[in-house]
Amino acid sequence: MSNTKYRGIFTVYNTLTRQKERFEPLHSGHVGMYVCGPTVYGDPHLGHARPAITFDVLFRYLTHLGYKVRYVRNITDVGHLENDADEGEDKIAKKARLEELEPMEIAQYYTDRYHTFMDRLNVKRPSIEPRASGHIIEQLQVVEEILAKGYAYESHGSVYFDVPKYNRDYQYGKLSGRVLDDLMSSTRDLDGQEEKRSSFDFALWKNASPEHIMRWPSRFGDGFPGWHLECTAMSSKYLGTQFDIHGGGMDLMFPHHECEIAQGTIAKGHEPARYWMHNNMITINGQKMGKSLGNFITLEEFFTGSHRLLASAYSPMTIRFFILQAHYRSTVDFSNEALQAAEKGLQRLMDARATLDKLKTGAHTNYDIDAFEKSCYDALSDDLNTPLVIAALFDATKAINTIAAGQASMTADDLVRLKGLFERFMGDVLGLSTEVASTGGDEKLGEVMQLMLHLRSEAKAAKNFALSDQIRDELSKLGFVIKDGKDGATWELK
RNA sequence: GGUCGGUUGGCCGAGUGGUUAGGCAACGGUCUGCAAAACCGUGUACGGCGGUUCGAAUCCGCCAUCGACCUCCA
Repeated sequence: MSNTKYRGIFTVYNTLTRQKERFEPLHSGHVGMYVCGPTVYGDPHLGHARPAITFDVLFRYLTHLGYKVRYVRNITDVGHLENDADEGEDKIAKKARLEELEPMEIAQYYTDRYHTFMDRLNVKRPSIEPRASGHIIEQLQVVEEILAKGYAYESHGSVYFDVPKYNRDYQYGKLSGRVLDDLMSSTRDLDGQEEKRSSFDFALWKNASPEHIMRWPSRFGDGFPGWHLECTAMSSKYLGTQFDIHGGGMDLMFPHHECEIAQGTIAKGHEPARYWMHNNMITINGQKMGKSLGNFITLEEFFTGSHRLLASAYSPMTIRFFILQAHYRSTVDFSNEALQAAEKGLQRLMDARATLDKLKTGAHTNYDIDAFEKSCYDALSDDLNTPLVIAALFDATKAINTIAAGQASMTADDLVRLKGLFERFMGDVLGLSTEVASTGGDEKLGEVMQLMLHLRSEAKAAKNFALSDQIRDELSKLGFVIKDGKDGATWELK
């Protein structure tokens, strides 16, 4: 189901202009969207979850609004320069040598891992997921285009983008608010940059040293593409030289996206994206997550609870919900306390969704369904304000529970609408799916549970509370939660 | 050092020039054999100091503080 009625009011914060703007696609009814994907040299971690979920919701919402969306998210598998204390070394190549595997084997393994964990977070796969290694030819074409326009130069088998020249004719740094002259005067010189005319020039093509095992032939010699180039080559190939939305983490704003703008402007004649959207970072106990800080938590560790900072395991949906409870442009801090609160809140929402199916209808409705619908659309259309949508869902939850408690009522028609809205916003757009088939699922299990509840209620009727409590407690040990209500007990499997 | 962004009640986290965010936790009550769940009620928060205004937590200035980026990073 889609709703084109709300298309016109969708606003997004555009990093380029530093303000919210009404979203209007380049081609009516169609949206092209590019998001920087993972570098597949390590296990997916919390940092991967934030942009994936943020732009997943954007993808879902635009689709819901009735746009035909082409969502492109790349896989970086050619390795990028690693700037450790010593010489630059290709990340993937380094890992490969350590584990004595073919580089592509590493890339494939971590790509699969990425997919597995994103699937568990209920992140939809993009429309196209291009690999950098599969687009070497396209990247070399971009190099040629930039060389032909005179904004790049060859040096020792590498090709560099001429940033000072670009800055004279255009404006380098407009996205991140940097001024090249300021940067020049305040940045230290790095070693090994004598090949470059300016320290701010960046590689379009990098010469591969003999020990560098990820390499491709080119007219400049064997080498590999520079670390900003794939996005320019692949976005223009699949979305056109200008497209609607470019997304990614805030940390990519400079220099990565700045370089993309420069490359696109020269090679393709104009800036690549009209709206730039950046998600903020995550912190752990108020501290930036980083390998050196010892608070680097992979998604697998989260799902299994196998990290010393975690008091317990947290389900994929808890993490998704937790991330969506904060606005994407705010930092979000992970702590056990906050995660446990999110876990309970999500449970309340899930319970309400299940209750919706058991609700008895009445002659009139005490609630304003239209207002609920409107607040959901208003929230999402205001730069994807997922916390407000969730607040609206909690308001609806209260209504559902009040009706279930027999203190308010709802007509059959309104109930159908409310169910539809719940599914639409909680399920389709926010992507909060039910993790465990609770009361549904196994038919035989349901029958057995009905039998257990029946025996318990007979014990209660006979005032044999020892037995009824024993049934409840034993079931509880097995993970079944028994809830006594006005019309008898219900159960859930946690 | 430069650029940018935060600082909201016990915790998380929206928002806004004057009217309830929401969740979690806490407390009181209803229901219950008990408990859980659910429902009802309670908290009057916006870093500090000035300024603008009839009125600011919301706008402006200064200060404090935290963080991000500037170097691989989502």
